[in-house]
Amino acid sequence: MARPPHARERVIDAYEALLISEGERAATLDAVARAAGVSKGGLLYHFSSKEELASAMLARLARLVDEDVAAMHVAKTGPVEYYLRTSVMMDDALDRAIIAVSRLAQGGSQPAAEALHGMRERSAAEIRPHVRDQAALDLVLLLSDGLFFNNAVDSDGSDGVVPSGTALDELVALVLQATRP
Amino acid sequence: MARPPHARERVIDAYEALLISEGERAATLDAVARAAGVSKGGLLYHFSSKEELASAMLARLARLVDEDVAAMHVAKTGPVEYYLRTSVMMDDALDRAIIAVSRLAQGGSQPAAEALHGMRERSAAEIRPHVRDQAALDLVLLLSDGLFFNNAVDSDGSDGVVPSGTALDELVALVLQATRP
DNA sequence: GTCTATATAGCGATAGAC
DNA sequence: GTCTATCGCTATATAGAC
Repeated sequence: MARPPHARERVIDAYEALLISEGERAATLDAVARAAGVSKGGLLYHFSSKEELASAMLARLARLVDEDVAAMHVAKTGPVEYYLRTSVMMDDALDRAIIAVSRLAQGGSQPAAEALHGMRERSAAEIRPHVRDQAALDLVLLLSDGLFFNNAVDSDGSDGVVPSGTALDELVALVLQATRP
Repeated sequence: MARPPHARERVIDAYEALLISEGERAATLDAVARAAGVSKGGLLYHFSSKEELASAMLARLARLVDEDVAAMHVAKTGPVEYYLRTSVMMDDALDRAIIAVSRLAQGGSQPAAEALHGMRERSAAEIRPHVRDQAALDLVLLLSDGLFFNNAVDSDGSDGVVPSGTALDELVALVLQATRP
């Protein structure tokens, strides 16, 4: 575990990148192997089925969520602002994992849908004490989902629909004001 | 156009239903034909390729969006409340079309992603005059996206993450209060 | 207009050499 | 631990009968 052995991580990286940029349909074993610089046989030595590769992606997400919840817990700005701001950082490792897994979920993977659901529960538990009521909690969570959804759909190109810079600052201020206990 | 000619609409219905309930991967020509009660050959008489079937789905969405924008324009409750409330009505024809197309978009279809983007632009234009500023507009649009995203991921089963009843009333009230000009 | 039968290609997975 | 070769299945699409 300490020293990441070999090409395993590179394969997951390639899988993740393909899911994000080309969609679930295009993330075939062939394509993933090519992108990772190994043969299909080589890939299937590390992950003996496509399902196992997907499981590894889910495990990566779980690990990053653990780290993020810990960071959210000690964030100077408070969990709400932390949560919203990190929801728009497309190149963060966690955000990439979330988008990749959401592609798997929309592709029909039940375990992926459950992983997303569980992640949401944990964030909710962290945020609940810092907002006014249930409606405020719903607002924060749904807003974050909307941010991710747009990141996921845009991803390849197109002009940012997602607010950034000053627009994001104002949005965060508005939400904080509307949900503060 | 007046009298829906034949099995064409039934095929699109089946395609839409499969996209929603089973995901893009499962919506094969075989499965769609079976669900629509025609043979694969029969399906391919009406839509000479899978891409054409997807185009028909996009055309249906475009038609429903036209109707919805018109309805939003004359809604008694105002466009903001109308927009938010219709974002959670899973069995509305428009919502079903949006979810189906979002599955295509996340499956990697560029035209589907563009259709979603265009739809968003039209809603934004309708809502903009009824909210305080850009941050308020972003809030309403992203919240609606979050609602749809959750509807799309849940769809099959699981307990509603999406607020309804009193919870939805309170959420709408909170947003209206926070965004009013 | 709808069917059956078939061609073609791509995917996931296995076998076995190195 | 990684490769090449290949099998079996499924998916899209075509051809032609009815």
